[in-house]
Amino acid sequence: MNEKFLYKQVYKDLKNSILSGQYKTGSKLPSESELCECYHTTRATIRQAFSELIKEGFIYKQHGKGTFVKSEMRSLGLLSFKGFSEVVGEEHQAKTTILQVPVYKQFPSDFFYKLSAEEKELGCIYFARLRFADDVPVMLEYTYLPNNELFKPFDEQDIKDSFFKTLHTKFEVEITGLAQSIRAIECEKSVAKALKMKHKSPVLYINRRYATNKANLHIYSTLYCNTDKYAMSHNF
Amino acid sequence: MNEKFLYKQVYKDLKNSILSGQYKTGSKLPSESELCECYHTTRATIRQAFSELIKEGFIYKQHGKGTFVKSEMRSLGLLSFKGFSEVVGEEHQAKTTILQVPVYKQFPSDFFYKLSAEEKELGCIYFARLRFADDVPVMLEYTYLPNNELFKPFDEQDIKDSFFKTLHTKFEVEITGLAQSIRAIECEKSVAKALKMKHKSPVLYINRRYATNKANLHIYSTLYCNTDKYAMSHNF
DNA sequence: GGCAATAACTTGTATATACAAGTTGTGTTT
DNA sequence: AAACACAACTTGTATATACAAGTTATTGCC
Repeated sequence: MNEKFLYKQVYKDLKNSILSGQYKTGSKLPSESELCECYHTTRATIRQAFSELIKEGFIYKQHGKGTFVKSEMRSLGLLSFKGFSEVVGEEHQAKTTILQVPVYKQFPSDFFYKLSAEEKELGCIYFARLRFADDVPVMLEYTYLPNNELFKPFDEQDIKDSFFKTLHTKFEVEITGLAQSIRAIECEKSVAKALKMKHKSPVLYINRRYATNKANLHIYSTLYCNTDKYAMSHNF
Repeated sequence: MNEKFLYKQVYKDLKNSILSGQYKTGSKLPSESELCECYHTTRATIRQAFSELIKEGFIYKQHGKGTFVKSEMRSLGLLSFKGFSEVVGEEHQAKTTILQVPVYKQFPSDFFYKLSAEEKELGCIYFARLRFADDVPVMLEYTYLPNNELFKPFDEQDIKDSFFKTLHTKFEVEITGLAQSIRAIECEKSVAKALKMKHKSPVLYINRRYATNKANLHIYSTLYCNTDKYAMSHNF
C-alpha cells in the first residue's frame, strides 16, 4: 500500500505511528533532519508531511525545540465544531439515545445540499440520535453518511460513542472543515415532542456539511436544538 | 511598514489587494511564476504566502488552472466580516443603517462576557447597526469596542462600510479567533420592530467575542437575526 | 469548419543547499 | 556554585532548479 508521493507516505507512516501509540501524546517526533535520513529525502518533503499533520491537529511544532504529538484533544478537538460535547462537555451529564439505527437509503429528494452525481448514485447511511444534557433533551441530530465502501461494515456500535471518534479511529477519516447554515424556526410537532418543548417554540435549525481529509467525501447532518437552557457555542 | 519576511510581505500585499477589492471574488490571481518575477523570489516563497491565504480561506487553487479569490466566507467564518457585504454580497443587495453612532460609555453591568478589570475600567465604544438584505432587515447588531487608545479617533465613518475592513486597514487589527454562543429565542418587541417581525417570532440571538492579533484586545458583539429568508452561514 | 496533436501555460512534487533564529546542554571562567 | 560563552541541536525562511501532471490555447491537418 505505497502512496504515490513520498510526502504522503511519510504523512501516513507518522499518522499510523501516532494512532498506534508508538509516539505517545506529548512526545517528541524525530527531527526533520533525522526523518530526512530515514526516507532519503530533503526537509521540504518532510515539512510537507508535517504540515498536513498539523492541519489535521495531530502534531504541533515549537521553533528551536522540535515537533510533538498533540494531546488526545485532537480526536475530540473537532468535536468542538459540533458544539454538543463542548457545551455539555465536562460540567454536565451527556447522554445519547439512538432514535434510528444506521440504515441504507437514498438521500432525500429535497436534501439541503446539492449533492454530486456520485453521492446521489450511491445513496447514504442514515441515522438519528437524540442528545441529552443533564437528562434534558437538547439536540436532535440526523446524520447522512455517503454510502462509501470505506464505511463498510457500519453498525449501531459505531454511533454509540462519539461518532467523530469512530470516524477517526475506525475509518481514519478526519474532519477538516465545516460549512453550516443556521436558522431560528418554530419547531414542528415531531421535533417538539422529541425535545420535550412546546409546539412552535423557537429552536435552532442547523444544516451541516463536513469536509474530510478524503477527497470528495463529505458528511451531512441536520440538527434541531433546544437552546432554552444550553446555548450552542463555537470556538475558532 | 515592511514585513520581516518576504513571504509575509507577499501574503500581506495579496490580502490587502483582496480586501480592497483589487482582486474580486472568483477572479484569478497572478500565477506563481508571475509573482516570482514581481518579488524577485522563487516559487517556494510565493507558495508559502499562498498557503497562509488558503488556510485563512481567502483563496483556493486548482491544479493546472490557477489560484482564485474565494467567494465564500474568508478567515474565520465571521458573518459580519465577509458576511454581510459579501455573503449577501453579489447576488443580493446589502445595506446598513446606523441606529446608534459610536459613543463612549461603560460596558453594561449585565454584560454577557466576564470582562477583565482593565476592560471594565476603560469602558467601551458602543454602536448599533441594522443590516438589510434586499431591503429586508435581517440583522440587528450591537458592537462593543474596548475604549483603547488604538481606536482614537473613532467616528461614524469607520462603521459605514465593513467594520472589519476598517479594523484591518485603519487600525491594523486582525481578527484571529471567535467564540460565540447561539440561541433561538422569541424576539422581544423592540427587536421585532427593528427587524419588522411579529412579536415572539423566533430569532437567532448570538453573543460574540472576537480575539485579535493585539494581546488582550477583544471585540464584542450581540446579534439578533431574522432567518426567515436568509440563513446565517459559517465556513471553517 | 471540425478534429487531433501539441505547445504553453498552470499548480504539484521533489532535491539540494544555505543561513537565520530559537532552545538546550556543555563547557569555561569567575 | 553561579554566570557567561559557545557549540550543537531544533525549526523557520530563502534560493535555485527540475520534472510531473492538469488545463487551455494554438497550430496544423483532414
